[in-house]
Amino acid sequence: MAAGYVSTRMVKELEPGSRVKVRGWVYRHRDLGRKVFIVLRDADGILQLVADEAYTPQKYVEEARNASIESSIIAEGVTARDPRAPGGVELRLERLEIVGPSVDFPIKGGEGIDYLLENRHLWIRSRKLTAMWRIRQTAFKAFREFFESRGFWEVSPPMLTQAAVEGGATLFKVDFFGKPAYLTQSSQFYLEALIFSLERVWTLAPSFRAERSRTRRHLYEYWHLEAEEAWVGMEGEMKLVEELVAYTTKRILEERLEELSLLKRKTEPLEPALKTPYPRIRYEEAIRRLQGKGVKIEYGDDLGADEERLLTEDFDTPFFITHFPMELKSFYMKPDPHNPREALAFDLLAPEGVGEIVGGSERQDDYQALYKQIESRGYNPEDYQWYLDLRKYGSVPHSGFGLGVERYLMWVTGVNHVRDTVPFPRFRDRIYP
RNA sequence: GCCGGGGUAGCUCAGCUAGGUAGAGCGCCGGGCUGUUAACCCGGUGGUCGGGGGUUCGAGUCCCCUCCCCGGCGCCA
Repeated sequence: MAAGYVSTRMVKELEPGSRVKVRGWVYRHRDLGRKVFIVLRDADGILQLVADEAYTPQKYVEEARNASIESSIIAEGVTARDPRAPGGVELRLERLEIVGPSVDFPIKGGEGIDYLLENRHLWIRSRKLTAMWRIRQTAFKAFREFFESRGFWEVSPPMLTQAAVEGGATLFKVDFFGKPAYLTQSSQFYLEALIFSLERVWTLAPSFRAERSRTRRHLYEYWHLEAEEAWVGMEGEMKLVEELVAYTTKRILEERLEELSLLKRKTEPLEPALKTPYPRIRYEEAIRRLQGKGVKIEYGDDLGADEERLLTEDFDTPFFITHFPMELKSFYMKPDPHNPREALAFDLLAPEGVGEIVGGSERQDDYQALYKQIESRGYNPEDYQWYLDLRKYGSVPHSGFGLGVERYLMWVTGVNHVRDTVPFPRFRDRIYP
């Protein structure tokens, strides 16, 4: 643009007395009569604009008076340092134009969660949610950087699929030209198919679960970071997972301190997570620890949300739980050769009560064994034909994992609900907006 | 699917346990104000009490049915 617009962030770096043009939305509006204060919001932050009869033409003082909350405006003026302005710098207006008026913006502060969710399309303009989208983007970028540096190939598995990865989970059904099809709940099987050529693959894609979960950790549509690698066992996969989490967290601490502070997230609790390895405990030990805390639980019981929360009290970093009883885990996981009752499976739990953010395992790579594991769960091996084929033609030891992006962000940012880590959360029967 | 809480003004809520035909704060509108930080001060506007049925002289309030939302559990990432 010829004259050039300056972002609210850049304005603060200019010499006082600079004449600049800015544009954005009215975040706060305070009319004192012969003086009007506007706080302008743009993608980078906020800046106070002042219309004063002393230096602003009357016409533009009027315009400033009419620039109601969330109107989009273009303004021109001279920068000035002033300790009374938020951020210490303000723009003294010489011109102001309302581009798109906003009459009676529905969000004024003090609204309840239901109303805000009904107005999510407007609520996402808030500074806190904006900070979240910026942190989220940095996480996405760090995931790519990490896998790139480890020689992984990013691949694009389908979202429309024929069958479930795990028999129990509920799928969203769609009509595929008369044939039943489902929205994917995990790309794992497709990633497994791709390792036979690319060896190390990963993807970042939505997964869909039609389970009617009503908790702060569940979305019906969530972003799933999944990776799969040939020639790697459970231990190697856990190493990859902890390094991924440590790296991504480090990048967020490097680049998004301002946003974390806007979300009132203290960074100290995140510091320990930058160092690997993370602690590992076996399922068996988790049970013993819980019994030591007075929980009525025995070997063979699943770990519920309360149990996970209790275990996270013992650690100040994410930590692994490994070697779950086979019957608690999925059919495609490989039993431990030293103790076939237990699976070579791991969960990574985030501290501060957040709980499970990653689930992974070494996969069953033997055709006959996998066939039997499918049958013993009561599933039909015919439904898994192509998946079984992978073990028939050049099978290879391999492992993989899935990370719930929103749950990870929930921990890093300290928000207490996954819905606030994604712009338009799909949960609890809510589909609008 | 289960347990708990809740639908009263545009928003947040009080009123319900002792039935008598609706209230506050904020917003909004108008006026005032030359440094505001969710500005402040004065005045005004505002509701078929989620929907349906019942009891009653009379129901926001009691009873039954139903819809919706929130918090939690299970399931999982």
